Amino acid sequence: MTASWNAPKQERSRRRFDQLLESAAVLFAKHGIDVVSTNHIAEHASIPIGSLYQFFPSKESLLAALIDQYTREMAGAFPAAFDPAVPFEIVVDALIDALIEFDAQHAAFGQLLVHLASPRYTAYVRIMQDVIVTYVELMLGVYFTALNDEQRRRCALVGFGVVKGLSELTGLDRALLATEITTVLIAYVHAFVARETTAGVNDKSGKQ
Amino acid sequence: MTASWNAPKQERSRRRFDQLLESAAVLFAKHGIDVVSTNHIAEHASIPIGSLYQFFPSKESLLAALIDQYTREMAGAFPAAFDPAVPFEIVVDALIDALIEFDAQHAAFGQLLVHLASPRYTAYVRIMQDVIVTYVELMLGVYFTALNDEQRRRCALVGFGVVKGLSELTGLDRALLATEITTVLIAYVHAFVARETTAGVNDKSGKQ
DNA sequence: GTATAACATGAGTTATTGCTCGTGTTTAGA
DNA sequence: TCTAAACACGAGCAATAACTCATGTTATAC
Repeated sequence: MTASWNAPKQERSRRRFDQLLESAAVLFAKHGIDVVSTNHIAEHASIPIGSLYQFFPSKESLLAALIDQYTREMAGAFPAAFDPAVPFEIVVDALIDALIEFDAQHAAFGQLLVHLASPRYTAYVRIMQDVIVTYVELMLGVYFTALNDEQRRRCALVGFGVVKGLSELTGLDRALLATEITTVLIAYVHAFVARETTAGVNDKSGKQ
Repeated sequence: MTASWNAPKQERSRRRFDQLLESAAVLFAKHGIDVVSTNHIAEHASIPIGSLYQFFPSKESLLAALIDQYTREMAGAFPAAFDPAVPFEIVVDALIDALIEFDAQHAAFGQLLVHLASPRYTAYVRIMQDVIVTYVELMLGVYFTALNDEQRRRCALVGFGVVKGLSELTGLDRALLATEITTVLIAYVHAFVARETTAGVNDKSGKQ
């Protein structure tokens, strides 16, 4: 877990650094993390293997750097503020759209999340999960003030699991998928709040 | 995808065959499929590497055999008949329990499902997904007669995705997890039926 | 009893992996 | 202009991967 990289200190090398991360992302997405070798990554980026190890002292450190990049860029990718006046359904829709867009812009995003379940890399990928879950917790706090911290966390975590599970489905049209994800989330959150607050008290979502 | 194995023809070798599959399952579950080598599997089973290749001409064929074993054992693991008189909620609960039990009895079940998203193995693991989805389709047909084939398939697939996504969650108590899975599924199916049938016509689940 | 197919065994082959290291080139600061 | 740090480069190394094969040993059929 202590796998840090050597950040480039010149403009020239910063570009090569980014290029390596981009190539890694593309190859990880296409073939899976374990299958892609550092030699492949270097070759895909047209950068000699020695230079790769200049920046990334190990394959793990490359993974860590990629995840670091993704988590930093996540901050700007999601809607920043929640207006309780906007219906909950709309906010959920916006969040799903933002996630889909982020996934499109970040080749390895989906493949990295898959590795939450692969023992070697859980610890690294977990960071991305935490960023998303924390964000959703915050959102739930705005709309469902009756939930306590533990309840918000549990609900957010389950929501994350739902999105992850459905995103990885094959054999379902992408457009239809977004609709179904929204349906599941909305239905679940309402069911959850109703169950946990024994009457949906302080439910500001518009639906009772 | 054409990776078949050499089934043993004597009792003695049948035990060694099963032993190899069991060792593979345990190691796959613990470390991930890509990371575990055929040499490791043979050593864990205390069977020389040459004998492993007697039965399994490739690592892929071993995976195929393991999945074949799992899919065959799945048939007996799930409740066989659906009585429309039994409430839908109860049936869902029973199915989730059966899945949890099956997972406990089959070390690599969860890890295999994870590899639905890993390009190299999708085709193999997909077989297990199909068995489960087809089963759920059948179940939905009993309770929601207003749904057509495509709708049943879509609903079943999403249900599968939900269960898979939530099963892979870390950081949530196993007992709580089962409750949340049930909540999500029930809430979703009702929302889905209401949306697709424009009024929940022929909804025999007890809830409108 | 004997022939044949099925199985058992593990040292060894070839390819690939993550990674090193010696040597040469740029860059930035004084 | 000079110097030290940062970077560029790629042949090559040790470890490990998947897999083979020559040489035995058991079981089964007649």
